[in-house]
Amino acid sequence: MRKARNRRPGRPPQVEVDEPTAEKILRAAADCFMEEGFAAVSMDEVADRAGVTKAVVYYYFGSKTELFQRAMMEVMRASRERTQAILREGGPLSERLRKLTRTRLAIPATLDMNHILRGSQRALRKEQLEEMHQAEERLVEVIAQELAEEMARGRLRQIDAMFAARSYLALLGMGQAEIRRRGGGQAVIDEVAEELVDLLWRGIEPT
Amino acid sequence: MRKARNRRPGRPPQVEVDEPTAEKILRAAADCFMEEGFAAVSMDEVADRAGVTKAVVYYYFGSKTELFQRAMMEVMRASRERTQAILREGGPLSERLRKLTRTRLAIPATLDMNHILRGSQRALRKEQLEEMHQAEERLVEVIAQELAEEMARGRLRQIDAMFAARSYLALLGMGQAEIRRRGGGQAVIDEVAEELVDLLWRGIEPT
DNA sequence: GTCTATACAACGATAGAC
DNA sequence: GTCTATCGTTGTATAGAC
Repeated sequence: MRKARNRRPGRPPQVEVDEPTAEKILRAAADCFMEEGFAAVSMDEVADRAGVTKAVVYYYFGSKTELFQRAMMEVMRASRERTQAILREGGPLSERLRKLTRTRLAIPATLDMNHILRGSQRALRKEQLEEMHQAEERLVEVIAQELAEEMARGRLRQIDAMFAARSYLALLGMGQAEIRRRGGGQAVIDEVAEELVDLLWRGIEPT
Repeated sequence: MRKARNRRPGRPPQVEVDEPTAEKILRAAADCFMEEGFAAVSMDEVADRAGVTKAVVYYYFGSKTELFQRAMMEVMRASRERTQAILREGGPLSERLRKLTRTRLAIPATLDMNHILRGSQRALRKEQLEEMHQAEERLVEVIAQELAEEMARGRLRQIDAMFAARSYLALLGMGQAEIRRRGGGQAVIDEVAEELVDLLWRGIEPT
C-alpha cells in the first residue's frame, strides 16, 4: 500500500464517482419503458427508480414524452454502436451473427420499435415519432448493410437485405421471450441463439 | 318478390339486426387493446367506440382487466380456429402457410402475446396472466402440430416445432409492420407474404 | 439543483334516476 | 339496460422555499 507522503499535495480532483443525475434518470427511464412500454410507466416510478423525486425528473426533462424519446434514442444509439462493433469483427458472418445474438439475448432490452412505441403514438408528436423511426431505420441498416455485402459476394441468397435484417430483429425479440420461458441462464441463451441463427440461415426446409 | 299474403301471420320474430351490446363492446375493446395495448386505452375510449357510455361497459364487464382478458381471449380463440381451418386444408404445407400468412397479414390484429400483454402485467392478476399465456400456447400448438407432422414425414428439417411455430408468429408480426411501411394494399400483402414464407422456408443461405 | 406542496386533468369505478 | 352525475385516485406538470 502506498504511503500518504506519496500522494500529490492539495485537494484531489473530483472523480465524479456518482453518475450525473440526468444520466441516472435516463437509465432508469429506459429500463422502465422497455419493461412496460410508455403508457404503463408513471413519472413517479421513474423517479423512484432513479433515486430522486419527480420534480427533479421534470427539472431535467420537461415532459414524459421528452423523457421517453431521449431515453429510447439513447438505447437505440448504444445498441447500434455495439451491433456495428460486433458485426465488423472478422470471421464468417454466421459466426458474427451468432455472437451478436448471444450478446443481445443476454440483455433484456428490446430493439423492436413496434414493441417500444406501443401505446405511445397518441401522446407523441409526429415529429418525435418520425425521429424514433429513423433511429430504428439506422439500426436496421447496420445489419442490412452487412447482409448486403455478403450477398454481393455470393455468400448469401439475393433477397431484400432490409427485410432480412428486420426478420432477424423480429426473431431476436421472440428469442428473448423464449429465454424467459426456458428459465434463463447462459446455457439457455446459447441454445436459443444457436437455434435462432440456424433457423434464419437455413430455414425449415430439409437439406 | 313475394306477396304480402304469403307472409306468416303475426309479428315477425326479432331478427336481432343489431349486434348484442356486450358483443359490440367486446369487439370495440379488442380493437382498442390491439392497437394501443392495455395501459394506453381508457374505458371512455372503448365506450365511445362501441357507441355506449362508460357505465354500460361497467354493467357488462366489472373492470378494465376483466374486459381486457375477455376481449383478448375471444381474439385468440377466433384466431386459433381460423388458423386451424386454413392449415387443415389440403395441399403442400408451404402453400397452406402462404395462404395463412396472406390472411393474417390482411388483418391488423396482432397474435403476439408479448405485444399484447405489454404494460398490463402489473394490473392483471397472475391467474389472468396464466390463462392468457395458455391461450397463446394453444394457438402456437396448432401451428406446431402441423409442422411436427411434416417433420415426421421427412418433409421438413427436424427442429423444435414449437420454436419454429413461434418464429413464424414473430415473422408475422414483423410482416404487419412491413406492410404498413410499404403502404398497404393487396399487392403489398401478397408480396410480403411471399417473402416471409420464403425466408422461413429456405432461410438466407445460398442454394 | 433539489426539495415540498399543490394545481389541474384524466381515469377507473359507482350511485341513483329513468 | 342505459343514462347522467359524481366520487376517489392517480398522474402530469408547476410554484416556490431552500
